[in-house]
Amino acid sequence: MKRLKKEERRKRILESAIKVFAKKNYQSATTAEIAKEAEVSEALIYQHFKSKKELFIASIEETAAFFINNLKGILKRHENDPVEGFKSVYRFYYNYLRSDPTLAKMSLMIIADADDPEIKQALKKYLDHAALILAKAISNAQKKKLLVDTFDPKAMAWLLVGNYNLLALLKLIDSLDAFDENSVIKIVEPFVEQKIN
Amino acid sequence: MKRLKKEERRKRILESAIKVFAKKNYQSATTAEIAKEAEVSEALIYQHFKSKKELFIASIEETAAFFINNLKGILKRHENDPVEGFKSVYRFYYNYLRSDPTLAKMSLMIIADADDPEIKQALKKYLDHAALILAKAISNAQKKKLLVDTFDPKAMAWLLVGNYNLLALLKLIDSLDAFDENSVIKIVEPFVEQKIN
DNA sequence: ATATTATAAGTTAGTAATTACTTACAAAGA
DNA sequence: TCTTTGTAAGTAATTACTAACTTATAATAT
Repeated sequence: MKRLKKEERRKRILESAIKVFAKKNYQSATTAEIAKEAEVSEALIYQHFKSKKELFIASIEETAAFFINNLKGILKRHENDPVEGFKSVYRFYYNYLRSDPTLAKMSLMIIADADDPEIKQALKKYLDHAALILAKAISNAQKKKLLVDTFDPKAMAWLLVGNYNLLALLKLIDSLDAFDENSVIKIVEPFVEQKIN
Repeated sequence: MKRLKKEERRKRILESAIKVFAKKNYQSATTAEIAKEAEVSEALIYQHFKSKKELFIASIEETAAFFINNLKGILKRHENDPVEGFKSVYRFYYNYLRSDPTLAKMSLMIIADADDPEIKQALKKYLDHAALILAKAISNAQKKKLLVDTFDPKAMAWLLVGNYNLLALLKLIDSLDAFDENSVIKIVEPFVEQKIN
């Protein structure tokens, strides 16, 4: 059996946990299954995470970081064409979902365990952060006259968050295939494409 | 102990089950807790539903029926002003969520257990049905020139489904209070309010 | 280089608690 | 009275977590 350094093993366990938590949900996922996925003993998990819940919270944060970083990156890359930026984020989600739905499904799973205050807090932090980044981008675009100013930035930001979530939901019920990359953009297109007067 | 006729007792147990399933999720909710909420013995549940899963599926169908019926009713009442109809559905969701979030939270909870084929099937049926009703209403509105025809009815229908879901999510993370009844409409308003050329 | 040792990384084999579901029995009311 | 509606008390299976251990590897001494 190959031995790994602490940090490297922790990372591997975390990756396996996310896979399992995304497939099942927090309650249904067992520490035994996570251990099997990570090809280690169950006991080893508890040398890296003090409880199943701590492991789940770490999984949420890992998932959040992935999406937040991508969101920031894509918007930055389209700073002088923000409408294209929003559509690009949408395309990124769409393509990510088709290639590997793990993290997007993980986002959906978190919701079901938000009755736990710590989990709810982690979820809220993630969503609020995403909405804040989007609201700032919208507000900036309006200042630069690249987007009509009839939109309320905060409301539009949440609309976009809701839309990204919707794509994950469509994937979950196998209805995403009914949209191709162009037609899926149609969901947001009429919203962001309004011409400046 | 008051005795009830079979159908009445079944209904009461179902109502209690929905409350518990909405608070926790399918896995976290225990049959013991459902029995306590319904003020009956655990064994009695099994004389009405052959398993916890069957009870959960019945809960999904009850929840779906509530929202589908309201959706149909509201759209019907605004047949000659469909844009007002869509906004009205939105307002209904908003006010329902503020007065009693049980069923909306139940909708979110179902998502987490969609790895089970039967549960996934029930969820898909519900969402597809809602999207179909909306798509028809959009299509009709376009025919009557009451809505711009640049929108793809199916895409817009899913956008609305996603939006209703978003409201439930906002409620879950205590962020719905940041919106009042008028400002929450802003989320969809720019989308449906486009003037006909 | 090689043997020795210390420690970091890992496992085995449990346990106590929880929980979906059943069986065998009780009593209300038509 | 006898059928319908209900309960008490259990059971087998599952599962998060732990205690007590083994062993690979890296550091050190020879």
